[in-house]
Amino acid sequence: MNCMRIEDEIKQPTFRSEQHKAYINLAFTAGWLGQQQAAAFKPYGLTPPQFNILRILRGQHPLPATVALLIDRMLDKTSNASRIVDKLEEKHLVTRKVCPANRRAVDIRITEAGLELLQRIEDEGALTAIHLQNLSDDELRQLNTLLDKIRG
Amino acid sequence: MNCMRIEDEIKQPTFRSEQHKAYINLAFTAGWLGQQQAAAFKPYGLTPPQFNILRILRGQHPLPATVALLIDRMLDKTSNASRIVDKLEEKHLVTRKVCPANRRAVDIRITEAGLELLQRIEDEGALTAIHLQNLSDDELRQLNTLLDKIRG
DNA sequence: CTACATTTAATGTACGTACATTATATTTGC
DNA sequence: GCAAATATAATGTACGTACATTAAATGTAG
Repeated sequence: MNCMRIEDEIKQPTFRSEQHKAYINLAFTAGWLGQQQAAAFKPYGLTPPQFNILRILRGQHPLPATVALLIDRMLDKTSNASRIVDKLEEKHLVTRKVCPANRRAVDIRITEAGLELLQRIEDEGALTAIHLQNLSDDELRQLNTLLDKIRG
Repeated sequence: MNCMRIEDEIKQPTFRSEQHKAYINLAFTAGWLGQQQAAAFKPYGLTPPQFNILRILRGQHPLPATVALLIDRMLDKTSNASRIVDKLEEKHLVTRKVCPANRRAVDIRITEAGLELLQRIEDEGALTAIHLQNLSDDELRQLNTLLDKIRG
């Protein structure tokens, strides 16, 4: 696929400013990447946030995580980790148990099935498809610098 | 506010690769911008997609737009324009009427109230807050080039 | 020890997106 | 002219996010 300029992607010939164009381009590209990611996980019955939480839980394994820890580690801090854990629990990829030491908290653990699923996803290379293959390391560093600066 | 590296934002000390870091950074930054945008429109009772559709309709005004045209122009092509128009219609910012020339289609028009709301949002400078103030024009061009290349 | 505040997770509601399906209207082929 | 294909929008369901509220456990001040 050839490089498609954002002007062509959204059928708008010109932009008010380079700022405006960059904003649209950023939103569009992020959406595009998100769709790539969703498509990559779909064969495994996972959504991107579910995958994200599974990976966090594997990082803790065999220790449990609480909902608060998940929220702290997740990309989207304000999202509702409880309900994403619900879905993973239905699929028997995680377990949920009241924490004995603090009965307000809930110990969440990845199951064997969860670990196997993550392994399978990685073995089959589902992730490599969503990486930014088109940029050199130098360009990737440039991009990271620019993005950090935007939020600066 | 100082420039906050993505490592610090999501409390992850290192990344597997520059690619991985750029991916996370892109998703995170886009989410951040989206939240800025949502907050900017909230005082006016609009969401970003609703604002987007209103602007498209103003562009057509006084001609009507169809749902198909809205989908074509919207950033997210697969989203459900019908239901966003529902919300705008409830707020009397647009009207919907079966197209006489093709009764499958629906003529959607922005109302006077809709035009006034857009004008007010722009007059009050709600948009300038969500622009990418921190980057020079040169950096913005760099960013656009990199983003186009990602989807390449 | 009790009352009040705080922590922690879950739930409710509104909104948006993705994908599939449905309901009409129109076009096309015979 | 009529049946089948297509176009157009709306609707249904599952999922996620944002924001507010609730419920229960724990901490704290008196």
